[in-house]
Amino acid sequence: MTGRGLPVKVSDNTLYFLSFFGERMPDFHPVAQTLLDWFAQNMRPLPWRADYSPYHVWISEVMLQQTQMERGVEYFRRWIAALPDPPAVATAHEDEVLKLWEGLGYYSRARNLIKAARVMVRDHHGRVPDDEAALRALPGIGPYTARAIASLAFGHDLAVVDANVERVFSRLFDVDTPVRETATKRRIADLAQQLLPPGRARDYNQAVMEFGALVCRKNPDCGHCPLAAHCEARRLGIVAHRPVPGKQADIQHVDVATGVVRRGGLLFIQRRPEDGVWGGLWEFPGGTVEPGEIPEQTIVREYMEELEWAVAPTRRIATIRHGYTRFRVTLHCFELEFLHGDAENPPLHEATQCRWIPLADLGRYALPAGHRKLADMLSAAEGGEGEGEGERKK
DNA sequence: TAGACGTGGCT
DNA sequence: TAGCCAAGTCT
Repeated sequence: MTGRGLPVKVSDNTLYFLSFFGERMPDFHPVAQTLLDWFAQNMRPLPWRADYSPYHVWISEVMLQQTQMERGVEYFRRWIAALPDPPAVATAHEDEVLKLWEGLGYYSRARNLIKAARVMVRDHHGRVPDDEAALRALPGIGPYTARAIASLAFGHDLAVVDANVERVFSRLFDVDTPVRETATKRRIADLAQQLLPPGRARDYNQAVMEFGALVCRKNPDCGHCPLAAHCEARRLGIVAHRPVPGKQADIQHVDVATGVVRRGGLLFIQRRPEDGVWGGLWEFPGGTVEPGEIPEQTIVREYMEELEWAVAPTRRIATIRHGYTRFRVTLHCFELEFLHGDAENPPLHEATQCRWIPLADLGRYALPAGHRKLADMLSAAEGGEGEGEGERKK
């Protein structure tokens, strides 16, 4: 592979070659070396690759959980500009943090960043801790992220396993058991760790993931693959069947009704409970259309159940389709007339706070994606102020 | 351990 | 259009 002398020993992950001067020079497993070379030529420029500061690596890794890299970049820049270090996160208001996260999904990640930052301030001098165990103990940091931070930011020789790594090694070594199973995960973790070139964990881990994202994709680009000669799945002609998938949760279709109440030029929003879906985000009240109901009936029932308000739908604003986790949602949106109830201090049965706000202020609040679309339609209808994805906080 | 937890892009 | 999927974690 290297053309550099004779292999004299295979030890752990390292092949030793004799140099021209007779010294033992470390070289790496051909697969690892190929990945390192490929990465050096093909890595995408990313903001957190500028200096690999532990704080930047932590934020980027959490942002990228279950998220495509391109989508994370702009969120990352905005986050770092607003909250430059762990103490800033520790003292930030949750509403500000959720607004920075709006649209990324899995909002417990954002809430956990605050919790973890507070632990860093309390126990780690306001810094990201540098060992795997301490990282693993922080909220929102699991086995992947702990090893990613330890290797990328601190240079520890720890291999990471994410969906890319599972796909790449499943194909290279023809792993024929479902990747969801614990035993399979352990086998892939062992393979990744065995191939890790000592001292090169930062580049190696990113190389495998980047290679999985750009070449060894779900629909792989085997024609341009530098590892084709090493790939067992390719030799067997079963690349499309690796990795072996687990059971898929089936998609459920649901109809949801929501409605906007206006009163004296203000509109009503409420804040969702911390636990559960969209925890801590703001929304227009509403809920699932039950069997036998039409959406107009649902929204009347929901306002009575959630706020003990009587309302009447006056206009259908829009029908918005979006998805979340395993649901496909059709969101029926209504303009509502407030009939009676305690407008100023309603009992909150499905919320922790509520507010009457001007339409122009809607952009300051973190809303679920479906409600953000509705909010933007309302803003656009009223002359375009606060249009787009909502104004960002200055 | 399996299910909950979001979203937008791609096929 | 509908299904699949992405630098996972928590319970």
